Amino acid sequence: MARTAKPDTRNALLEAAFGLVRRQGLAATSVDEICAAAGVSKGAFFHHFKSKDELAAAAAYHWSAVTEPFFAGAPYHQPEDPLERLLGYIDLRAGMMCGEIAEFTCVAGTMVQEAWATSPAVRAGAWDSMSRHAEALVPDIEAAKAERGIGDAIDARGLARHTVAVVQGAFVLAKASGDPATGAETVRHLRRYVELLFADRRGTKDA
Amino acid sequence: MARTAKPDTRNALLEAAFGLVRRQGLAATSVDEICAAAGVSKGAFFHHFKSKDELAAAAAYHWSAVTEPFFAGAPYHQPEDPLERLLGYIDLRAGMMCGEIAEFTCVAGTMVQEAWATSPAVRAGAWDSMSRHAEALVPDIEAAKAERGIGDAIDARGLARHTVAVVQGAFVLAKASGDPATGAETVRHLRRYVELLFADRRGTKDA
DNA sequence: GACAAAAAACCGACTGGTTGGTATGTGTTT
DNA sequence: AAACACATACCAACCAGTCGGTTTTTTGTC
Repeated sequence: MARTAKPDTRNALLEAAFGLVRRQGLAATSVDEICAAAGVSKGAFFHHFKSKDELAAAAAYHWSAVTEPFFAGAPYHQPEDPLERLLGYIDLRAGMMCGEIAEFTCVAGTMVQEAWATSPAVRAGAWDSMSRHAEALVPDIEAAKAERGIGDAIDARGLARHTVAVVQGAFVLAKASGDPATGAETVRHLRRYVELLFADRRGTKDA
Repeated sequence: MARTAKPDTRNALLEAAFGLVRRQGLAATSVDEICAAAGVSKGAFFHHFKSKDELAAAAAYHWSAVTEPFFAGAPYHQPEDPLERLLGYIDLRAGMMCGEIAEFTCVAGTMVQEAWATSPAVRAGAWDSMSRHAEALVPDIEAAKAERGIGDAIDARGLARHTVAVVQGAFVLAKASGDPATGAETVRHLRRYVELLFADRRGTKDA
């Protein structure tokens, strides 16, 4: 074989950080904890990352690389109608909000709440992950606009970012209430918004 | 005079915590920092609070007590039309998202992201603040429903919570992007949603 | 309303444990 | 032999929380 997976330890550290940060937040998670969870020594940690902050920033950037394949491979892409695909994405997000809270929340969103002012690198990484995720929704929104003949009434990127914002807000509510259903409910409101937004303009035929 | 403000020090500590937590998060804010910002000694801190966690929980509960008068006295309550009042609230939230990020973000939302799993008291306090804030919107939503003859199509409490969720999501986006305008934009989508939601059913007279 | 006793408010030095980070060494690959 | 990928022991700084002591306020009594 040419080459096996090289950055094994590095990835293990990033993945271990994901789990711990989602449960405890960034500041409350120590380097030693991450090392223990990853099953490597502290020396390995500081061999791969100059500082805890650099690990956090790398984790923020890495987050979208981990989630991207999951969403890219999800079945909501199948429908021919782009609006259905968008609604399928929203339904997926709502459906994901069940079970253990720490298993469906966003690492980038969690970290940026703590580190936006103190760590420019983490902030940049988190925004990269979020805007990248939002950008993946833009083509379907644009296609839905085109198919329904909706002009500049809807800004595709703006709506995509709003979608991300609602999901982030849903995480906060789920954490605060202690109930994932509270988060799912708010995502269902987002679905209704999108429905109304696209139904509104073609609706003349109904009324 | 009968009695001057007694819990001066306690309040100073809570208020100092607000500022620091909004900028640095909860875990990254030390007790000494809070004491220094409040201008009191560490002895005073632990006289009023058994632990840092208790201070955080008290701050979470206190947060709604601080914000309530502000929103109660805001001019968006003036219009006779309840829907206008609701939209006025949303506009106020959007309008608030400018200037320094740390000055318009939510202490409860920030703390609960870190402490939801590790501190039940903080989680409960944050949820108390959030649901209390949401509940204040319910009467106007109910009134708007009644005035427009909308039945059970809209759950008032659900919409109120969705509003809170969008605002929380807007904070996350603002922090991540580094631009308050990103947060304001998502709140404007919420406005549009509410407009569509209530315009939908009475719209027959327009079309 | 004077005064002592008691309670509440407050101070700041101290502690034991933890933290991010370093220095040095070892085995492995190139 | 040089670079890389780790491991371990260690350190100074910092952390939440404690403790004995002082000041201020409240209270009970005459």
